Amino acid sequence: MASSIHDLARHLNISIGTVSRALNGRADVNADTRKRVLEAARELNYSPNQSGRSLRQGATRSIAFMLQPHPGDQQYGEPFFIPFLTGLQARLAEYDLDLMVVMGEPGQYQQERLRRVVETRRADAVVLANTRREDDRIDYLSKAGFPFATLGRSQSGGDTYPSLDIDFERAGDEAVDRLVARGHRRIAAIRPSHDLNFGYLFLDGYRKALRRHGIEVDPGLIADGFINEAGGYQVTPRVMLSNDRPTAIIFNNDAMALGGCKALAEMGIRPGHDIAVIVIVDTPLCRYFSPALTAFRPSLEPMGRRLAEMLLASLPAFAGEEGPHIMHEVWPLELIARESD
Amino acid sequence: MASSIHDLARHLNISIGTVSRALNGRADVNADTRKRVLEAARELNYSPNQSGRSLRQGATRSIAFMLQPHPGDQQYGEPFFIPFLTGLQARLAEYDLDLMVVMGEPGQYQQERLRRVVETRRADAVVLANTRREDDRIDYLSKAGFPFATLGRSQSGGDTYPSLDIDFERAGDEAVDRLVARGHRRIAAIRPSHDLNFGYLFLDGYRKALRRHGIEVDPGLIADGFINEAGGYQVTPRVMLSNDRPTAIIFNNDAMALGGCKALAEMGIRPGHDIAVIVIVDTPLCRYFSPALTAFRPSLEPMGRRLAEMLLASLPAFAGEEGPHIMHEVWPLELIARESD
DNA sequence: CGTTTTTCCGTAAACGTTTACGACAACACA
DNA sequence: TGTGTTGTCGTAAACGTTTACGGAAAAACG
Repeated sequence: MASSIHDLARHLNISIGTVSRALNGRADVNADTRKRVLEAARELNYSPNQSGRSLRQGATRSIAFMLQPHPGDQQYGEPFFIPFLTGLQARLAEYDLDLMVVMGEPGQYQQERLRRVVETRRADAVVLANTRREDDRIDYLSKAGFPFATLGRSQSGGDTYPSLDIDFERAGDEAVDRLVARGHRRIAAIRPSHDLNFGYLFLDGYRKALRRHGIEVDPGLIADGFINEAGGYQVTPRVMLSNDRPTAIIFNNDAMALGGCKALAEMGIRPGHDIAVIVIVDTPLCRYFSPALTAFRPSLEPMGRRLAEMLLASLPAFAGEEGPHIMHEVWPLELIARESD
Repeated sequence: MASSIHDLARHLNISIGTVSRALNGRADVNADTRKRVLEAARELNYSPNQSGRSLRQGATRSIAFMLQPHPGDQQYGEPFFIPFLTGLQARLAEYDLDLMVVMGEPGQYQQERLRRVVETRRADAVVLANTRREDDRIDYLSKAGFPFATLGRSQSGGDTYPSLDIDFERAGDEAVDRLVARGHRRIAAIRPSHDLNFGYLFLDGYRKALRRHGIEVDPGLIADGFINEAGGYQVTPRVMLSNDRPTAIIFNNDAMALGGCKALAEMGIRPGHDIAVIVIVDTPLCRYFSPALTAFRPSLEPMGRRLAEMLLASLPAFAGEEGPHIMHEVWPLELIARESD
């Protein structure tokens, strides 16, 4: 079962060097011997031992995906990440690369896990998610010169790594556009705290659209909260306290929207009737909620595949003929109109 | 940055053997030299190279989690697996083990991915999910003598591997119990096809409970379908065609229940009013659906941790003092009573 | 003081690959 | 025939560890 390159060599009475070259498609091996080697490999059920390969080549052929949980989040952004992970894994598999998933507790612990991966060279590169505006993981990786790519932008690290993000700014902008077109002028925005970068991007788009429509930005209509249901539940009433109540709310997270709707229900306010609700980013939860929530949806699986490509293109060892180059892409979201706005 | 054991040895002017023994806590090394080695290791920022270690020890210190998608399922059982994966990963991390996630396309392809992991020795053991009644992955792994554990039981492979499962039989039983207590006698059961083992277990419990209550099992009230929303949508009407319509339906999957409810809605039948609906297994979707679906909920994160423990205990290399032993556990579900029954 | 035991360390092999280098034969060419 | 070229292969080192083995010095013992 555990046949090595030595077994093949002994079996064929040739040297291990020739066997290796034959298997790796090198030019300097006779066509006939190559055929014999490949036959023997099939016969003896040979597969190269990855540990031996990794050691010699200095590359593990595996990529680590680091999932940093939001503070207070038990669910790791579920179900946002599964389709992304699916796409990422699919593309990596095409390059014969494995995917390592590293989670870890919220906060500091993730840094330790990251260091471990980097220092013990358990992976050739790292994919980061849940990027913060200032992200110490990015600082660490840039400083260490370890290859990585991010799902989400950050202000850390400069232009040294590939990144792929959703266009939260445009989604915030379009959400306001849509609401204004439907007659709303008092539009609230609820977003996550904790320096998550997309919260800033969303708010930029929100503000820009308001100004374009000549609507003054009212700080009393903007609130930050924990990025989970409890956070939405807790923070939504704050925005409704204004004596000039908003007629619409844009939630920058699905879980927060769910919690917010619960709070609204307790206040006797019905989304879709008494108030308009739009969610950025859509998940299956939005669809099955009652009323079904109008939401902006990203293409997560293609994004996963794309980020894998971008990361690979930035790795000298995997890139095509052209040298390594850093790319940044921002993908649009699609509006899924439902009942809540 | 990439300091090796040789660097330490050179720096301290001792041999690499001694350095290695010092780092690994061997007894035959002077207390003073050990201290000097550990200091130098910190100073030179040394971490052992995992590839070197793997090669020498014949163990990669990583476990592969194989997620076999259901046929026609784009979502990999989302969001069922995230909490399980979280628990699994957490416990493995405590043992300094990495988690590799392998997905692959539905069907045959998964076998290839599995062979690759096993033959190239990319992982020390494998965790299987979505077990079939007859599971060729289990057959393959047993025959190959490769260590593994499963989430879910199977008829394949005998008693040679640890397994952890939810008590679907009891959940089916209790669901019937609850419905009968509420006056129902015509109770339908909708479960996934494709040989998924839990569908059989569920039906066993369903039948047992019916018989206990003196209710004849009506084959016209049992239907199999694809394990997704479309499957539930397609198959539910079949059960409603009976001239003696059921007054309750137990769905053996959340997505199928969602699709089933859509079909019911189109027939003008309201869950929670005109018909009782119970779901096995609960996901967040059940909670936010309208009406909120009564469902049985497993403890997925603790289950992930537990299965990691069971797997590790069966591995000679990681077990405590006692030898390897195979365990099987079946965990109960908790009924979450909501509005649909 | 001689012998045995203990303590500590260095040497070298091994894990399974890949690859730089050189050797040798066959062949081509002048 | 001598020289250069090409094709094919073997040798051996290297990647970074761990560990069996033996040896030297120190300690213990008679």
